[in-house]
Amino acid sequence: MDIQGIQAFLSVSETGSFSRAADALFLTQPAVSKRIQALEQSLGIALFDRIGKSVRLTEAGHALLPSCRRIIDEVGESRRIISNLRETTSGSLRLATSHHIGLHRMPPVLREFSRRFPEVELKPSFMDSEQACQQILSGEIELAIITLPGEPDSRLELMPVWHDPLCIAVSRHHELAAPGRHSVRYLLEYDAILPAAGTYTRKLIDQALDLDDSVPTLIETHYLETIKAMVQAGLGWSMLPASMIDHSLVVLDIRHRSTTRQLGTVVHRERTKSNAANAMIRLLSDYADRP
Amino acid sequence: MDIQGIQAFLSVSETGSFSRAADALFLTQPAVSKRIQALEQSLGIALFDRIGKSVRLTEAGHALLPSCRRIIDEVGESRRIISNLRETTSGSLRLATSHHIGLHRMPPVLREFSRRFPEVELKPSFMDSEQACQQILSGEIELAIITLPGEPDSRLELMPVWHDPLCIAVSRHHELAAPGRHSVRYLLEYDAILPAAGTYTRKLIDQALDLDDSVPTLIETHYLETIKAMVQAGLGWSMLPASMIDHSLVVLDIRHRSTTRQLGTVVHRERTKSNAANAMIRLLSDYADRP
DNA sequence: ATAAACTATTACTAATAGTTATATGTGAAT
DNA sequence: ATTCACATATAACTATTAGTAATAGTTTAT
Repeated sequence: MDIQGIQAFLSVSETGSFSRAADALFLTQPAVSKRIQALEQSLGIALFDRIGKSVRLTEAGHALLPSCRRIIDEVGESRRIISNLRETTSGSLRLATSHHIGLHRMPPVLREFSRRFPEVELKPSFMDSEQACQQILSGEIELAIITLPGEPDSRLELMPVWHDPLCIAVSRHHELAAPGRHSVRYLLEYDAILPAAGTYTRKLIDQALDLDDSVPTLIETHYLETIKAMVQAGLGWSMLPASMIDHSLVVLDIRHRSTTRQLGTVVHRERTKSNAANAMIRLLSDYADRP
Repeated sequence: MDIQGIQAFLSVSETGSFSRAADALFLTQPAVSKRIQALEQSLGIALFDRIGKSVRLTEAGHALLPSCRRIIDEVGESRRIISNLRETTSGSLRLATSHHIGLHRMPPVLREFSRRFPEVELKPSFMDSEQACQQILSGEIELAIITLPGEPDSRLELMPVWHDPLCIAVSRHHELAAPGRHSVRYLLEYDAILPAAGTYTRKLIDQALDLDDSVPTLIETHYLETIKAMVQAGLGWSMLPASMIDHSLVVLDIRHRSTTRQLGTVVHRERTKSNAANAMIRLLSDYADRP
């Protein structure tokens, strides 16, 4: 029982003739005969009686007609679903965001996105950038908006959106805040409060300052907000996004390698992007920094 | 978009693996790969992302899943319809009956039939036997229960059910009723009241009595009931089924050729008989005369 | 690093669907 | 009755397709 056979069956039953059905299907008449024969054989029952010139449904043919019509209708429905999919943005979008980005960058984007694409059900979840990349690779999540890895897996596709320069900061009351002590040499004599080892941001910091394991690190945490609070409390120095610096903190003017984090989107290179994901990526590029 | 492709699609989406789908479908894995590729190509869109070892539905695949499930369900439904058809007798049965048979023979048969097969919608219609044969040939009617034709069309399939002997009858008050006048010779001197020319019964009578056009025929009609009433009124002689003779009539003991009508079923030899028609034929054979 | 597990690809074969040409049968008109 | 027009079935052939076995290329886990 195949769809072509069913189409022939319907066409013959509608036109009442094999030849007219053949015309309608852009086939020759013997082809229609064979399709019907194949269908009848696969069902083990005759669908038409060929009496003289007239072709009539048998009892079985009559009984099958509605069901076959439903099948063909449903095939049409499938085609319609696909072509709708091409032009509408709907469905659900699983995306991951780092806490920092979710807090400082995404709110206006998400607001605008759901205004423009109200049919998309957003399913954001918060996690470390590293974990997000893992979930992108495994396919659990379609889109990540995170700190971009320095050496990304080749299966990942990155798009930078924001530049996030980091700077060395201490509390105004910290000894390092005093003038004349702005040098890496001095820095290493004090406790540091840094992102956890293994995080992309931490790797960037390590490279920028040529740090090794010997740095006395008071606290490691995944949350920059927490780090900032610690630094404000005068517990040590850290490297924080410039955007997080406020009057309670002093930026140390130490010459060091580039410390600009790239924040942006990550998707799996081989995964088919949903319309929703593409729409989000496009929207984010509107929000991108112009360097 | 063909059913085998859809089956492969569902199977892969259920098992989450091309190989396991292949096992389930009793195919090799490359066959499943090809079916999916063919389906994707025919729709112009990818249904699965093959990321590493894991296979996941794309947005399109996800959107199509319910529709494809309905298609396969409906195919199963079709199969079920056919197998039900094999064992149940239902639907409708268009049958034709002559007036005489409908009046004198069918009532108990129809009563029994609808008792045994309440699901069958009987659609009886009354017409001349000759007309009924035409409609059987053209396919408008599936089954006829009529006076069987003497020289049937080769495309018809006849089954005698009842023997209906005819006898020459006159009113008790008719001159022919007097003793000593029981001979064809005398008969032809009186008006006859006979079935219309061209009817099977009339042909039988003509043959039995060697009649030709010269017979003075007072009235021709299609209804034996009418003929009987005319004969009772003394308007002439006729040939009537023995079963219609009552005390008001006298049977003339004239030696003549066999005048037994065969009453029975007629169907089209090449037409697929519905279960209902078969059931009716079988039931009628229970009512058949044992000769 | 290596093995195991999985999908894609290739080359080949078998099965199938289509075509053209022809046969067969019906119904209608002469 | 004969013939013509029309409709479906069949046969022979071709092109296409679906399947298989073998193998390559990845990814995951040990």
